[in-house]
Amino acid sequence: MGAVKSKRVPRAVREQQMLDAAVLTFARRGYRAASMDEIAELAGVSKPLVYLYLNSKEDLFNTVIRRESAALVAAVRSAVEPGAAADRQLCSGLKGFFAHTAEHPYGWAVLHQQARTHGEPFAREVAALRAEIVAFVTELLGAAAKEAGCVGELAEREVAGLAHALVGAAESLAEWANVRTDEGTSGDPEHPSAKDTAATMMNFAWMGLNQLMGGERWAPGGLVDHESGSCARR
Amino acid sequence: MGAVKSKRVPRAVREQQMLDAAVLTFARRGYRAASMDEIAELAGVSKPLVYLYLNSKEDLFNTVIRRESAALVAAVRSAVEPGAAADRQLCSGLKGFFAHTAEHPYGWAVLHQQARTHGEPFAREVAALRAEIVAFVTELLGAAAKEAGCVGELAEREVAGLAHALVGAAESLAEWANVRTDEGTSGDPEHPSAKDTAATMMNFAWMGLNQLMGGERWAPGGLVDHESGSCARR
Amino acid sequence: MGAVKSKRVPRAVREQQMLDAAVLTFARRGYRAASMDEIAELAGVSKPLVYLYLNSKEDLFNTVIRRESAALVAAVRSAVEPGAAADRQLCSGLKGFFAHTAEHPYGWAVLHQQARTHGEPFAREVAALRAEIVAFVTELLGAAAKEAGCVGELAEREVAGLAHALVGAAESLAEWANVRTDEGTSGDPEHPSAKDTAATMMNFAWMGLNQLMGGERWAPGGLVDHESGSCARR
Amino acid sequence: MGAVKSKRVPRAVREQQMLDAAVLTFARRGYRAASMDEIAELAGVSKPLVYLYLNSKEDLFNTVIRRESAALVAAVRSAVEPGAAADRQLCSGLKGFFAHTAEHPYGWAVLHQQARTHGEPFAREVAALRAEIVAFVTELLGAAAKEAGCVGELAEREVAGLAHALVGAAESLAEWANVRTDEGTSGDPEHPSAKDTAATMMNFAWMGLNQLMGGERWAPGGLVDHESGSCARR
DNA sequence: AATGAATGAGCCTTCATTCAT
DNA sequence: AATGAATGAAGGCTCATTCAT
Repeated sequence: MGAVKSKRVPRAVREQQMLDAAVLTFARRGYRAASMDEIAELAGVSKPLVYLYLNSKEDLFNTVIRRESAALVAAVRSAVEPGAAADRQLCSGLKGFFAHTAEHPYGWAVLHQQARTHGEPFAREVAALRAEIVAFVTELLGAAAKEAGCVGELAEREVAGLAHALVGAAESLAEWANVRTDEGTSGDPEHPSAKDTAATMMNFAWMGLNQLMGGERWAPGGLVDHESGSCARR
Repeated sequence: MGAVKSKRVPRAVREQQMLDAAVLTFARRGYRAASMDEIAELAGVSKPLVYLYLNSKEDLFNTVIRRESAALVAAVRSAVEPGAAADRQLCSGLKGFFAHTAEHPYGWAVLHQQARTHGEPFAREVAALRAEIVAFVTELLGAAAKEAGCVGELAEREVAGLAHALVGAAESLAEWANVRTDEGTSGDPEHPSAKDTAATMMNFAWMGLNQLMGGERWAPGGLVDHESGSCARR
Repeated sequence: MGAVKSKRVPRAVREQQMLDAAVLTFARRGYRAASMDEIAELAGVSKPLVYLYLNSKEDLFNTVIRRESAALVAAVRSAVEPGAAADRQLCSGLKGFFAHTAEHPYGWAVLHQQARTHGEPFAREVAALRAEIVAFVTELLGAAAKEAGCVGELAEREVAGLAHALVGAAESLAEWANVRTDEGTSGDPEHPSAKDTAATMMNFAWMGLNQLMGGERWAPGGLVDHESGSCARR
Repeated sequence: MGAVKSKRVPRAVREQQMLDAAVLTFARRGYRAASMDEIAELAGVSKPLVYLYLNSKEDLFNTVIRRESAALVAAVRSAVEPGAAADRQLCSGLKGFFAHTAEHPYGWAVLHQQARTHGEPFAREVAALRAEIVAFVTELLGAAAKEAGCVGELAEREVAGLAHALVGAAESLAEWANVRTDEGTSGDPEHPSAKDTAATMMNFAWMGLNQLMGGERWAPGGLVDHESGSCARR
């Protein structure tokens, strides 16, 4: 039913077919509800073969998570220009992120929705991925602060909080953009492209960060100059 | 094992005990992996009683979702002062949100992580909750734009995108704050309080929004004045 | 839901209400599928009361069987005139049988369909009922043979077989007549009345019996005179 | 415990073993009381295999009913000689029926006792079987009437009633013969053979029918000539 | 006379996993 | 390289039955 039956396929290829089937099935059903039967059928092979190659359901899920994690990280990393200014790096990273999640919705669903919700072994794997991305963002924010000549006003905890907020906002937008995309016509030129979504994120986040680095803080009733402008605004 | 065994309890009370046990179990294991046996044991009753009162696993999960949704919405709604300025409303709403999610981490986990990942019947319920919150935020942003004298510069889609980003950021921070809390000593006075987290969010988001309303946009290389300053900055 | 709730009813009455509910439920669902919950609800009482009065599901079913058996036997017995000719007795007995089964379809369903199909304890009870009726019929056939001056030509086994055939035919017609009745309008004057059905049975059976007693037998190719006409034909 | 354990059996064979076990179990316990565990054990396999091959208890029961129905119909059909006289056809059909039910008592019990008593899905299946047989008999009676030169005196309803009576009588005799058989020694040469039972039926029914076709009817007090002998008696 | 609260036991069904070829 | 045959274990759900009032 799934793939066309082609016998005698080399192992490496078969494994990828199985992983593809697994990604789709895990995304659609969730880890527990996905059955090895369904995955095997979708991959066009018998169940014992899945076990021969991937050992167990748990191993299979882990392999899936790792493959999708690696692909996402690679996409983001390859999108940024190493030497550029921090804001450009952030923007191009976001663009890469949105583009990849839009192109691999099932992989993203597995990472974002399924892997976190099914107990320790998997959650850790995805937490590591997220931590890596958050660290990357935190680094960029630090670099940006330095570029802007801002010295030490942003406490580490504050930076970490901002990075988490930024990543959460990006995740939320990724989902929103995908849903919007699904609704429109497939070739809809109106749907928010990765570039547009990245721009929205930058508009939302960067300018506020900029001001934060300038020492301004929000307070009920208006802005306050938290610390005298020891931090040059760009 | 769970609660102290107290025999012959009126139905209304037992039902709440069961729902409490269910929240905890669903949060820990996920919908599929949670067994009715475990829930019943945790509630200190036999399984048939759970079925007698809550009908089925699906009904139980739905009831849990609705109870937790209602509690969250009530917490947020009761936190905002209806007549106040938009930024104050947003801030107090966030504070209510962070406080509630911190106090009810399992309920929040069920809503945020589990309900969305387990098929149509539940996902819709939570999608409705999220839509309600996003709508609330969108409304606040619109009001803020009006207050700021900003007329029409922010396209509807842009506002919606911002609202989604904001909600996503808040969700991410809620999780982050909770984890931080869990790790520290239980009574840790250092852990980010709801007030602190709300302040972080406001700092991250509000100032950027403010500038957006002022017509400024981020662009590679620096800020640009997208439209001549037709929108007074506060 | 079932009966109107009337509290404080004397035991004898309540028991009959329960038995009525049980007859209906057992007929509709079968012994195993009928739940004590449904019976109790239909009787308008709580389950413990059913247990208090009728002890157990098995006892309840037995009580039902005995009540319905007794009613059927009484109906048949009271329909025949003790002193009449054998054929008249048989005819009026059949009339009583068809009339009673038509008036008490649920009771008849329990006896005919349910009680026989659910293991030893109940099957025996109904077998006894059937044996009683078969014995009654056998007796009538014997009397008829004697009346007809037929002496000993009908072997006992043959008579017993005929009685069984006759009873089976009557049961089958009872069902058929009831179904026919259900289909027609409730007051349908066309549907086969008990009298008509009894007549059909008599036409079907009696005349053949008559000839049997006359010594004739069926054989491929035509009738044969099994024994020289030592048995006067009426 | 049931069959001798023989591992690795092809599916088609296993399925028949399972169906055999199911027939026996359903006949002994009834549909509801029969457990899949018992059936599986009797078939010498594990429960999951039963589900793998037969899908569900309901499907299993349906498959059983259809297999046994088909076998019974085939036995009866193959017993009659198509071109023969109506009475010979009826007699040989009955012989086939009694022989088959005697050889397959459990199959017959499932059809006759269990399937009719367990709700719509199954009852319909068996009702169809019975209707087929009744139709066959009705046809034979009609043919016999024509052969006998009887024109139209037997109303359709009357014929249908007679056919039902005949089938009911046959069913009753089948059960009676089986019980008798069970009680006697297994190889008892005295127990009523299918041939004998068929003869009893023919004696019981055919001669009466013959007279009915001759226009005679039973009436209290004696026979009457319902219509002047327009119908030649054989 | 009557009931709300509660449970032990069992059944249908499914699933991850292995064996033998 | 690949599969048809088979199962131990567990989970959702229901039911007859009892306890305490």
